[in-house]
Amino acid sequence: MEPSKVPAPFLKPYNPTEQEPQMLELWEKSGYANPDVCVEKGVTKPDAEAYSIVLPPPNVTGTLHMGHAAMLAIEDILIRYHRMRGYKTLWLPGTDSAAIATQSKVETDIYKAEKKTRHDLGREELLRRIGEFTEESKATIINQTKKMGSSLDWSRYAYTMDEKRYAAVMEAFVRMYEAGLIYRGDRIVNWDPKLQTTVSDDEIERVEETTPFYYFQYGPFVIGTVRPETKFGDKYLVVHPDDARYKEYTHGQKIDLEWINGPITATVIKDEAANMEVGSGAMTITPAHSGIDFEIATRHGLDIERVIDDRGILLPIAGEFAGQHIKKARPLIVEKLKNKGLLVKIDEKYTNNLATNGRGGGVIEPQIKRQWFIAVNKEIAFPDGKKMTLKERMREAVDSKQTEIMPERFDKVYRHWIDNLRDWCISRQIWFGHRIPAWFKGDEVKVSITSPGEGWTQDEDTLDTWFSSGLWTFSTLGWPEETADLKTYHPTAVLETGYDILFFWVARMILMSTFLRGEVPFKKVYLHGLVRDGQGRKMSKSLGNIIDPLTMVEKYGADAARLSLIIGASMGNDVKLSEDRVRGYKHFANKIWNIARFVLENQHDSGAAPSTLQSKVDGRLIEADKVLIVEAQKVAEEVSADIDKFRLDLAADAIYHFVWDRFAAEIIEQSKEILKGDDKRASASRSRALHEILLISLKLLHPFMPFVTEAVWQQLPKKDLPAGRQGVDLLMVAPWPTGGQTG
RNA sequence: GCGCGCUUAGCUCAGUUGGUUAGAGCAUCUCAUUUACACUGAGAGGGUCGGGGGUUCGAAUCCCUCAGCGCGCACCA
Repeated sequence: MEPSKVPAPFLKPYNPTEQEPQMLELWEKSGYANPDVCVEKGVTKPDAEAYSIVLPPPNVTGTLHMGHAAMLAIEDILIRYHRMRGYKTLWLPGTDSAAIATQSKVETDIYKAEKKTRHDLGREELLRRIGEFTEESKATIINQTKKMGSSLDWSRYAYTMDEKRYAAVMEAFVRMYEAGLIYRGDRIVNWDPKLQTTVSDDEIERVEETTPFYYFQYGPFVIGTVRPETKFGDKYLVVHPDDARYKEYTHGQKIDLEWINGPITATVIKDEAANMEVGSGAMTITPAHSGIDFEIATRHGLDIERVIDDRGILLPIAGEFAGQHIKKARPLIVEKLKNKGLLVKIDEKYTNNLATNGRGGGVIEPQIKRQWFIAVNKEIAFPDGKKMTLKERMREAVDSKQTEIMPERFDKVYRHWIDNLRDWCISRQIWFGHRIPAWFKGDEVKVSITSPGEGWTQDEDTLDTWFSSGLWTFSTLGWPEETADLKTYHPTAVLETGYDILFFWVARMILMSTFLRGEVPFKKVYLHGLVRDGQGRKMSKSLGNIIDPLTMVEKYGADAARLSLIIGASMGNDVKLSEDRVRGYKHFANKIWNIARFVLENQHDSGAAPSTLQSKVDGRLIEADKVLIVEAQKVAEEVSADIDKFRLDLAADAIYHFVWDRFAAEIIEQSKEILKGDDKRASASRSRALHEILLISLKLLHPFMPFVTEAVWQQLPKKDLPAGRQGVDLLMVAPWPTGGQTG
């Protein structure tokens, strides 16, 4: 064959850096990521079944990491596959404001540069600065997302703080309040003294610390504690009713004893919350700073006195220690008790799980606060007429298989979480976020989106960021308006995300969607693992083992980066990634390129390419070649079945082996003889067969490696563009080898 | 304390209702070839499938048990 028949770009090795931007431009110009355009151009039938995924929105102020890259690769594979199969396919992009994280980052930056706190700036100015910051940084994450080849419909882009989403959040709050699901109450909450806000139970991260465990003489009792600084107000001694050691004491009995700041009168309380196994079995309680103690106190109508203020400073009840920070006061208090002869012993090696704010905050101090809560155990009426509690509804969603969690083992984790779920504290004392639509005038409270009138002031607090995230599958589709998008694409087909946010997000979307829409937010939940380094360690700055997805894209191409995150990553398990693996898949991209080059160089009749339509085998092919095509179609079926089962790793592996070991190494090698041979019919037939196998391979590979396959496709002289289709001929919308929607 | 997961070649992992001689990639070694592609091809070595016990004609796969690693939740006076 004359070399001139081979298009110019094929004369060089595959160069992702050169090809990728061109492919991105082609895709973007085509508009095919938008399902409306696909229908308009005849790519998708107007009545085709919908397939939708809402992208878990990355933090606006963040940069793309390997976890994002894995998520984008998985979702893009599902999306491209379904688009090629003819579904009305929507992948909806967005970004998240990440309220606490963003505000604390901006506050820190401002303090470093100007030595000013948010109170120096005021609410309005701080929000303006945060707005500037998010505006600047959002371009970064959006650009990086595009570079991975993600075929997202940017015309539907949503941001958690944009006008429409803000309105949806307000609407949701009001509806839930009116249904009696949202209430305001004084309860023990997790208070972060550093960020000066409450945080939810799920946001708490336990950090193991070794700390002394002190035993003190408390009248006739010995009590144990790791927190002597809370003990000033302790005037109740709690033992288990069945504890034989204390049976001589009766419930309510008064005992005079010497304590930290002098003589006090303690009251004996018998309550089953006391654990006979721990320490001496006797404890004193601090109801204002402990959830369990608060419950005990409430149960018996005991006094509740605050000991520690919002910043962690001891209150006047601490006597001579008042005004000191709890951390500094602790050893001094122990010293004083020791001097008074009340220190019995110290167990130095006690392992304590310290509660901290997982979002970069401080050590949690339980405090009693008036906050907004969502009642999870209250029976209410759902839009579809069902009467049950939120907890029950969240269980029902998975029991009934309306939502299926994959891998299955996370189903149990989800149920376990629901069992332990308590009312969700949704108010936060930060400024950046959706402001609570509640208004106060004296003792009166009104909930409404706009001010009820003269003299009413709005609640200063904002909502937990997961409140708005919970609405995400439908707020992005136009809710509360009953839009066409909402009707077509909700419930979404799949929610694909990391297993680490199963509780934060997945469970809350189910909660919100079932209540506000009476339907589940997604039919399936697919949870992927964490991306770790080659040795299985978490990637972190301090270890210096971070593999940056964009560096990998620059060095080896986006296709290689994507494939390295898919092959070998079985469902729900962590992925171990090393640069060597990425490099290996770059070789594969080049292999594809060269296969195409060989096939094109050996086209006998470039004017009449084979039909290549699924299950129809070209009549001009000789028997041996028909067998080859059937074999390729079998691979297509296998790949499709694997994708349908969410076994993307197996699908990618199957097509990888077919293309390299079978197509390149065997079929093409054998073909060299045939093509050079004297049997014209055999040689023409083989030439057509190779072309057809190439087309099938490109299609099967495209969801996994969109760039190199599209680049090759664009060089092919003639493809199987279906009749009636307008616009650019892109592999992105070429028909899938096993056929349309119903398979 | 309750629950979940993992343990298969030097490394990373497949092996979905039990069924020939347990597979792949990377790495290692040997050979070939200037080729569609050296970002290549052919081949080799490498495994008592974590230990023990059981069910079965048959177990990497099912059951019991032990060990190591990892994770979640709860407790935390």
